[in-house]
Amino acid sequence: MEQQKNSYQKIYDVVKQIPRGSVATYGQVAALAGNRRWARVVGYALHVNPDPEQIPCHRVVNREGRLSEAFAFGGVNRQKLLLEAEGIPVKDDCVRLEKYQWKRVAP
DNA sequence: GTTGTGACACATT
DNA sequence: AAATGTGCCACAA
Repeated sequence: MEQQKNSYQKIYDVVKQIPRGSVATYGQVAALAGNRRWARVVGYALHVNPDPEQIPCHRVVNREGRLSEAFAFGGVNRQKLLLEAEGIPVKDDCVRLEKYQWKRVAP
């Protein structure tokens, strides 16, 4: 009875699918979750982040490839370290989306 | 039950 | 070209 299909579940599912060494945008996750307008809900979903160990919020960035100032793990600083640990160079809290934005695996 | 806000994105001016 | 306003959904008071 997985009646727990609250919208967040879908968002979490998508975020959990982000492979290591890649990042995705809120709009991207929202679009994969069902609707691109969910971008805001995605941010809120990560804000509650019930499973930070399974939901790599640090791999989710905004459209500019920049991180939010309200990071949940302990600060944007933490996120920079995590992304660099994944192999994603972060410049001034910005990542090179053209190179690291997660691309939906070819269908 | 209604109003306001929010880790965004896009369209329009 | 940049800046602003709007739209969407869900949750809190």
